[in-house]
Amino acid sequence: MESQDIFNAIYDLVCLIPEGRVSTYGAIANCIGVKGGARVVGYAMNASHKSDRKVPAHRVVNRKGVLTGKHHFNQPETMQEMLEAEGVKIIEDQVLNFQEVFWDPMDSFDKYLT
DNA sequence: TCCGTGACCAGAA
DNA sequence: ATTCTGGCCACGG
Repeated sequence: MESQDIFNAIYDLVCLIPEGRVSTYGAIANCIGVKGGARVVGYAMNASHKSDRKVPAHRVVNRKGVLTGKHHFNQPETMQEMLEAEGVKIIEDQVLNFQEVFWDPMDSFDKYLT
């Protein structure tokens, strides 16, 4: 039961990722509090297709900016297609300007702090 | 209950 | 620079 909350928390945070932006497992895990549990975030993404909620897992990539989980989609090309459709350029499963398209959940909080 | 696996990350050789 | 190993947590059999 508690573990399900983790998935829910991850889905909620991932769902907050704006279009044209991508996030990393580590950032999400760090924001939620699952330190070192970046793998758990990825596992949650794997189960995201099971969740009724639409989770933009295609906007979640690893810290290298590589679409590691593209192979887990219904179609491996879906992830890249979706990201490109939102303005994210990808080459060889590598996100271009990853540092610029990278969106950190805590970054949003900083804006409110100002 | 125990073992193996995994859409990861960081450090070391 | 690249390659490998160890560690983290959750789930399935």
